Amino acid sequence: MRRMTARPANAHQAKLLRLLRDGGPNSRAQLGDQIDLSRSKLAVEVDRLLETGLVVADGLAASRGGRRSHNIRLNPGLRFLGVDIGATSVDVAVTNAELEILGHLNQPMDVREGPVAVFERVLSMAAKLRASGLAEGFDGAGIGVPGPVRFPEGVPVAPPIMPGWDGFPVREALSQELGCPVMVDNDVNLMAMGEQHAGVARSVGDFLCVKIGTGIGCGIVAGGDVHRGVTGSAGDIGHIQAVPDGRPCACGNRGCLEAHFSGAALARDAVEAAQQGLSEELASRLAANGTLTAVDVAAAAAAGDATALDLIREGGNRVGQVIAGLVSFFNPGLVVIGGGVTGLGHNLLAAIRTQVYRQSLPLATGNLPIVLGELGPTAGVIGAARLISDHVFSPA
Amino acid sequence: MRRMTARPANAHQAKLLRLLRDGGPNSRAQLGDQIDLSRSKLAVEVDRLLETGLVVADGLAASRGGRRSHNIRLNPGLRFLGVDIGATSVDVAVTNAELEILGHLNQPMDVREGPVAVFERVLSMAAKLRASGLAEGFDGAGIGVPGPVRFPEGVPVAPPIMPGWDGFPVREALSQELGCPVMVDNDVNLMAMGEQHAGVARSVGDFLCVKIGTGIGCGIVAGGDVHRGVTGSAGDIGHIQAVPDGRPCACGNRGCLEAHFSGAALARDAVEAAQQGLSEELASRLAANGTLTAVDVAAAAAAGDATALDLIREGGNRVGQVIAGLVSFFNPGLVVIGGGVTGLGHNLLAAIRTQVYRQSLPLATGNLPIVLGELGPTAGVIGAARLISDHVFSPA
DNA sequence: CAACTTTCTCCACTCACAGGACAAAGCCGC
DNA sequence: GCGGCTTTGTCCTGTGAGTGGAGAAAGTTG
Repeated sequence: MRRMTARPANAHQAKLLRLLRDGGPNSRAQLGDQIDLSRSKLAVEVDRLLETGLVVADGLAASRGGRRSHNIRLNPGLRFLGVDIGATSVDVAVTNAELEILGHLNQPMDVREGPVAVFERVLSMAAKLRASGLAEGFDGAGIGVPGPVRFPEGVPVAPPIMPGWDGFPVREALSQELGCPVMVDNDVNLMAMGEQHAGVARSVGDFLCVKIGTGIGCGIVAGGDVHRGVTGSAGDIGHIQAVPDGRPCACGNRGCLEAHFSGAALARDAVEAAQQGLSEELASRLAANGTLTAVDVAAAAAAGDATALDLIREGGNRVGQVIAGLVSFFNPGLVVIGGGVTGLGHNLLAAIRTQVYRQSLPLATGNLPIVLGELGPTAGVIGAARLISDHVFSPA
Repeated sequence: MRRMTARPANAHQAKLLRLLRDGGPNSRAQLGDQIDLSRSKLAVEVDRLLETGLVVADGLAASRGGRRSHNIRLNPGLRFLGVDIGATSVDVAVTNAELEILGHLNQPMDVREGPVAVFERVLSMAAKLRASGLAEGFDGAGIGVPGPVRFPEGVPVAPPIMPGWDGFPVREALSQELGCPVMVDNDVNLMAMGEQHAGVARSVGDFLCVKIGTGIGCGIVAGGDVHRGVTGSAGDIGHIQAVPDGRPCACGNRGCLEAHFSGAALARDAVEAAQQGLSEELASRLAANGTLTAVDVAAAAAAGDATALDLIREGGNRVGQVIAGLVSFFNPGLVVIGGGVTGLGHNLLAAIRTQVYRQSLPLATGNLPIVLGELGPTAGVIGAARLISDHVFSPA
């Protein structure tokens, strides 16, 4: 089970690996165009990478008018495990070295069951993926958890919605179990990395990635790198005050953004509205399922229900107001909206855009796209794979 | 007048120059301890720097139990010009290569006079400093302006309080006039760099520097570097909504932070209070001067005036509330408060602290100092000198 | 004055890297 | 099918960066 994956010996090799990861198979000549090295030096480093087995040469490419080139690609046998632990479900995916998803499992789960129970589940899901022939072993695993993480150690710290996880050595424990390198990060940061790698944020160096699910968080990418803050809690915008003297929040304060709009808050408001007889559409759905979720609200809105539309619009206004402040402060080049409530789609986006464009400075909003994430539920696991591949593809 | 200052030839030389700038004179041996180079290579690079004249060897240091070392120091004749253009005044200072202020002038001035008039003034102030024997010429100049700057080009963009400056080629124009390299940045960013270099933020990699003067801005340092945003407007927090449906702001919106608390807003509120007969202290000062400023409010508060104290406290609450949001979002390791209103001192700080510690997450505030800037009015010019020295002390 | 420290210089050796020459392997036109 | 031409990849040599050790220079201490 334990695999001793080789690591690049120097920065050149690391850069070559990342070029191959992000650009796919390439010839030596093409690689030479993308890296600041002479062809001779490049050939030496490629040969060394071939020796380690991290990359392989498979066959000849079609001619482009001259001698045919040898295709160099990352070892197609490399496998990364991407794990995205949410508040109410967990995603586990296997990718190849180019971070393409080969297999993906999703299970409902309550993070409050605690780390031991959750990881038992995660490991069995990983085992199932392995058993289906997708992987013999893993060369690295990235883990996302819904709370702040002391990043260098890979340990959750004081996570509000994850009692029992505080200080649990996630990185160390999983590294033991899986027999491979493991990196841990906040789930929102991973979503941002996912969209940066393969989604709407490709080639954007400074952007915000707002994830609205059970709670609300924001991934911050500055200068191409994730900003995690000094204690790993950067981007925790759920408890910014959105409404003075507003609704009480689980954190003890009042008027927190998360108390006014999030998957949980939206469901609560929808149930209230249904019970007050404000919406037949919502009431009938409540009667049918015994409960309501953001999906029900989205469906009701799509069916033209005015109350559902109001809920979405008001929530979007709240979030938009907070994002407007963050845009003024951070001046990003892009804002990505993702998470469970993206099903609310265009109505939500319109409300957010209205607020941001109205309240932030023209200079900051002049050329600022505000868009939905492109990867949906796979953003987290792709980001997780990206996180660990960045680690594995760096000099030991 | 034109001086062709040499530039370091490589990254090693640049690092050596910065070590000498930040750590003062040093022997070759001491430098060797701080840089990752063998002594032989180090000696080569130091010799080359000596040849260029950027550094000089002056005399022998006291023995530490063996052969006495040669003191290596930055050329004591190097001179940087630091310029901090505020809304209502301008600071010009001359520093040596170690960024120590050798001379400092301050003049009241209205930035709305436009770039031509302002730079005429700045150049005459610089000439006066030169004439007093502090400098023969300048090896670089850093300029701070109270608005967003397209940093690579050194051009102000869409500055709200600086009509006439939009697109003015500050960097190019001043570089021509002064005959030396020039860098331009937002004044708040320079204040942050000043406090980072020589003030309370030494050795802090992630911090916020809130400047409350005529307006309100925030310098953002992430990973040791200033974050300027994609259009150079990052940190422009004056127009974040602090009060829903609050006071009308010059920007067209309502409830902006700046409309509720800033040097200008505080003066306005104090005049109102005096006219309404709420405070005899303020009324008498108003009668005496015909107007009130933040200094009057500070004095009144110091004299025990309840109304003045209330104004400060309420303003601090507003600012604190916004900062609380930024702290949750950015998770800094330090918050510095500076600018013209720092005269309000402890009362202001106490109000800000209360809000931040109450509203932000414990994890983000647990070990978060919120302090006044240490450098006062010199932070800007020191930051300006630091900016240009970083540029001059980097490979050409 | 001998023994020990610290600082600085000199020299030989290694290694990274560039760049050109050249071979291999394809295309195309005649 | 046979030269030109193009592209790809390899080989070889020269250059300069950098290390590490030997040793000289210049101190202190007993």
